[in-house]
Amino acid sequence: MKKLAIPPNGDSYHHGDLRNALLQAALRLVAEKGAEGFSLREAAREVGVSPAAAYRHFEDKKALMGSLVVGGMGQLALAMERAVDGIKGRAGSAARAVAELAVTGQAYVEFAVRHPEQFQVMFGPWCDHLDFTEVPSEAKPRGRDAYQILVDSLDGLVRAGAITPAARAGAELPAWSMVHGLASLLVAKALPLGPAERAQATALTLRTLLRGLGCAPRLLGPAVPAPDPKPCRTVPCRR
Amino acid sequence: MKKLAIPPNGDSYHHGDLRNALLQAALRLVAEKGAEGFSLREAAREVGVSPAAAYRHFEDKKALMGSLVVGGMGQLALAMERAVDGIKGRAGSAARAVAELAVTGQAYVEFAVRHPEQFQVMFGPWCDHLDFTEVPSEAKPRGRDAYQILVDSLDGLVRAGAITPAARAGAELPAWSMVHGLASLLVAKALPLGPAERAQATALTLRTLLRGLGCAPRLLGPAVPAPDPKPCRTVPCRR
DNA sequence: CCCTCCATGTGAACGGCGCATACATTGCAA
DNA sequence: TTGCAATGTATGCGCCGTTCACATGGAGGG
Repeated sequence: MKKLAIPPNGDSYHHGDLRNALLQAALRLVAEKGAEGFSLREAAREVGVSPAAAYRHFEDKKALMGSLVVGGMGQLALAMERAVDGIKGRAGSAARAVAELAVTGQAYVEFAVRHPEQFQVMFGPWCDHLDFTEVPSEAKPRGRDAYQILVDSLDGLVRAGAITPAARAGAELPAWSMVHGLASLLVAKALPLGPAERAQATALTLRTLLRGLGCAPRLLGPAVPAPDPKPCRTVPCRR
Repeated sequence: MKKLAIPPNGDSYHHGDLRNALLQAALRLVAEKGAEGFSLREAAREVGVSPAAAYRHFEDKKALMGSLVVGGMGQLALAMERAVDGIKGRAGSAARAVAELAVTGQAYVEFAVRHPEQFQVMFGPWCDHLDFTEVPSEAKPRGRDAYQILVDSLDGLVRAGAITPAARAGAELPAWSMVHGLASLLVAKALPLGPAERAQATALTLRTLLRGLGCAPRLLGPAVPAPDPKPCRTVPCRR
């Protein structure tokens, strides 16, 4: 099976592209019913193949989920990259560098909210023991990964003079934490915000981050109004 | 069963405190083998009871996990409260208010790292459709919940003059996001940091947050060195 | 052109799981 | 004392992940 005239062969004994078909079905099922409810057997059923066939392409269920993680990471990076591509503004300018970090963060949050189950899989227990260095080369997405995009954005801020090299040191940590935290809380429904409030929250959060990195206030744009006063949904307490 | 002479009765037909025994066993099993690997039957086995007995105390497995979430939230709040209690410094002073936010955040991160599986359960898919307002009153932990502690800390910053009321507006969002994000990334092993680096990362992150809220630099204490230069573990990329 | 090999599929089976139902035991209260 | 509600047991259903022996059929060597 080097080449196939009709790769997803409909009715032959051999499927032709079962691995990808399973991944696609898994992606859809996870999105529909969550990672907990997903079953390998159902994915196989969906593809029209016996449950055992999956084991010709994945060592076990964990391996399939791992592939989902890798794929999701690629999609996330792609979304961020596209957001960067959409920016107007002279390359190298401080305003552009600030916008780059902002839209990158927005894309991160937006991706999480639009694909919550996938996002949970990507950072859930399935990737705990996942060694990305062992991912086969052809399965890896092309281009910069999400982390690299963040690193480049921060470097861009320094190059454009928006923040100092001293503030840059280790800035990946608060930056990534902030954006990932907001995304996680939204996905976990710990912050029950509607779309408009969510945009405000993201803007406010990124603004706080940039200010925390020492970015000049005039680069931050207009002040962001705080979303509604009751975004709590953590813990119950008696009385 | 209002009162029992020997509540965890060892050999009688009726257990006496099965609900709590199951929760305790579940907590241990989840901590040991992760939320994915946890099974109600195993918890029942552990307690020495038939699998169906659990259904006298929990509507289904999801309900049991929900109780675990509530319990975890209580423990988290307790850890934060204890951290606040351990602070020296005159109440109402700006330094004290800053320290309060800092130790609170550290406690949050520390809790997540020390109880990673429980933390994942607390903010994972199990609590997606969990309505905290319906938690029975006696199951709720006492005292302030985690979110309230954060709110109070931020209010304390304003009262002590460490940040302005304008900066305070909506500050829960970046604050909670940042701390929760760092905790999540550490738990997901997306940031492979050792204990020392972790402390540095937490300090650096909280420092950035406070600076982002407009806190005067002299209140932030000494500059925090950035942890090692390679804290990435997000996404693989080809070449 | 045929034949063989082996990647890829099937079918049946195992033990474990969540959950429902019917039955057993027991403490409490009338 | 007796009856009942609370609580635990026994059993069974269907689904799950995983394994293993076997079937199929396309590719490449003779």
